[in-house]
Amino acid sequence: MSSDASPAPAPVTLREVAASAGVSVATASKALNGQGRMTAETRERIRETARRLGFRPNSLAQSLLRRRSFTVGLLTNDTYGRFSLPLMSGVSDALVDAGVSVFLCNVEDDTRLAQLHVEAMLDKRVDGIIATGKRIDRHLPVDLANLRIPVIYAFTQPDPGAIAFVSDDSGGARLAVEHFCRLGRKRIAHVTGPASFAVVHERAQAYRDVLTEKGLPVMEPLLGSWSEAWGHEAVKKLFDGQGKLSKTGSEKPDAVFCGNDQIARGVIDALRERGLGVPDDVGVIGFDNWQIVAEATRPPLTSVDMNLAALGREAGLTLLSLVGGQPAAPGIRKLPCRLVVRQSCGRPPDG
Amino acid sequence: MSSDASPAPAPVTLREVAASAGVSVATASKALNGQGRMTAETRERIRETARRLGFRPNSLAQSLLRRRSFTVGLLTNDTYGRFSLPLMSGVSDALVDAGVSVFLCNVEDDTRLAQLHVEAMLDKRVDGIIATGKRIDRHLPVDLANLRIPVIYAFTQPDPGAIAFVSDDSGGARLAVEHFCRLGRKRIAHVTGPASFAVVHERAQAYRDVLTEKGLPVMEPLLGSWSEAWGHEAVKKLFDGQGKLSKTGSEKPDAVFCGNDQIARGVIDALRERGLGVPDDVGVIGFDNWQIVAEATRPPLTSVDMNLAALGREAGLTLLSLVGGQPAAPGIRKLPCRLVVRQSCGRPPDG
DNA sequence: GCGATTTGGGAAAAGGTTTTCTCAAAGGAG
DNA sequence: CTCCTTTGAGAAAACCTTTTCCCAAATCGC
Repeated sequence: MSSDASPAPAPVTLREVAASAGVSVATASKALNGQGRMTAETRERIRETARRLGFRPNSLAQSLLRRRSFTVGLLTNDTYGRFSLPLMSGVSDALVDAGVSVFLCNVEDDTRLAQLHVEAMLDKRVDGIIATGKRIDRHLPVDLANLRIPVIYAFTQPDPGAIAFVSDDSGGARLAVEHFCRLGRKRIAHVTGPASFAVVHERAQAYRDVLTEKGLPVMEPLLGSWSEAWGHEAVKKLFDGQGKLSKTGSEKPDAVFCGNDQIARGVIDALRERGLGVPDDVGVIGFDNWQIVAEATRPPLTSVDMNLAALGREAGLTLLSLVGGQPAAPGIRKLPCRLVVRQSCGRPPDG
Repeated sequence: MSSDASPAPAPVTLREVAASAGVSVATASKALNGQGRMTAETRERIRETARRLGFRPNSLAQSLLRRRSFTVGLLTNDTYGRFSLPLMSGVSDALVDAGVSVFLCNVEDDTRLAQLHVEAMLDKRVDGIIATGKRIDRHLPVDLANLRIPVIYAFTQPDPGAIAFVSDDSGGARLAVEHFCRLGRKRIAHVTGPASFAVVHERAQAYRDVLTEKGLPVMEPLLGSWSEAWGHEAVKKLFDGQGKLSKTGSEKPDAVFCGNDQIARGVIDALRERGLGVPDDVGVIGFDNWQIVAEATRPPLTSVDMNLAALGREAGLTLLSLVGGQPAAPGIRKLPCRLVVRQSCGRPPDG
């Protein structure tokens, strides 16, 4: 802790810099911004003075004049934050270097609260808004169309004609299932969340597609909830019932692709409880790559990562270019997922 | 989605309102703010005009004049966000009704980044800063002393002479251990995190104090890591070794107070694996009340909640009153925890 | 009916910066 | 030595709102 005990350094204005350097504020401004014409000597003298006085321009004054506040709003309804947080920090990281700060607006599912936040942001003249949520297929509880400032949607349902970034869930699912195929797994099951989620269907379709392409048997995806408990229960259904596949003996799955990491955790625990080894007997892959869960699972869980931080960065940068006047085509951009391989899926045959 | 397709409503200024109402801007301003003297009729006419035009004052201009931006900065290094998020939303909720917006600044443990954020906030004339972290006993990587604006510390190590809010970990631990006592548990163990954390010692001391007060045997707390794996291992130590207590037969613990919910989860799983019933044979209480873990545990985990959202609200309100010029005594304020009773600790004898 | 007070409302400064104009001095061409 | 161009720097407007001060008209007291 450096405690020079300087009590309260008064903010120094451009006027004071100018006075101290013996020039007008106009000249001082131009000197510091590299504008206008003056002797190199004058310019340097002013700069030195500013440095000495610790001058920092007042952003409010600048913003007022430039009609640009170097500020954006981040709207989210993901209270728990599992998805929002990496996304938020991606946005923030992308913007901080451009000198842009981020207003955090947690709106829950409360329309009044959301309206309040949006109005506060508009009053504060944010340059743009990023809307983000906990589900790709649900709107935030507020209308952001026709807002006179650019809006980017990230990991939430966009308005028609808007620009949105979402994860490529279909691609993510392919990653997982194809990985199982490469490892030589033949009977791959899919245990996932409730039918009310769009991603459930998207991933299930990708699952079916890959298996069909590879000529492997397709088992009907098991829909349930996003919980460990459902993972347990699903194992019962998969391994207790009469085999879903027609062949002899080996009718039970040798791999389970799960809709999220909690389900996967439940599946792995349930498998262990009935004496099945993971990954030797059954491989398991999760979704979300929720690190703290994936790493606590034994064995550590291979999982599909949606790259939410990258998604946030992309959204931030796009908003920035929109604010800067660059045009951008509306539409939904899907960003690729990546597979984080740990130990629950088995090793490739070749090592 | 209401799409009135109004293309881009231009922001309307006070000047336009005044012109439209046939008065000067001075009068218009006074009419809208309830200042000055004028006929009720004039005032109402101006207000009506403002309403009709959808006038909203430009915050930047107001801030410039009032030297108050109605904006605060929230600094955090809790990337993962388990602790930060409830805290952040508490802060935000407390402030949004006062029209104050919150800049989110994720600084990781990067001094450069932190400096960058702090300077951006100062340039933007935030009214104050709330510093928060993932550990009570560690500083953020930046010096916030002598900043000319008020700073409040919440759930992070404060500078000397500052105002800070932290959870009362000692009280939280008492809550848990006393609850066990009330339930008639006699041999209560404590499994917790690494010695490098201040809270580990604080809670352990409270644990010892309560047991001593009640005349129950004190077992030396088991320090390890904050992980499920350590919970497993600790059960081995507690239940395999020769009894730590001198009495006959019943030397094994009948209750385990855990330093966090992940440890508790590991403990419960390990107990089940060795055929011990929770809560019948052994009661378990966790710490943090990390809902998603506590509820996924079987049986659902009783846990100490640090009330972080309330802590955030308190911090936000205090900062507000500081900004408003109210004096406040420096020092660390400990806010009480609460025990969230689920099913892992057993029921009171009286039902 | 005249001076003193109240009333209703406007002019202008302030807040801090940027940018456009303007202008005097200096330099160059002839 | 005069005219034109360049150079260096300042004055002022603009951004939008709030607040202080001021003034004219109306009201009041007598």
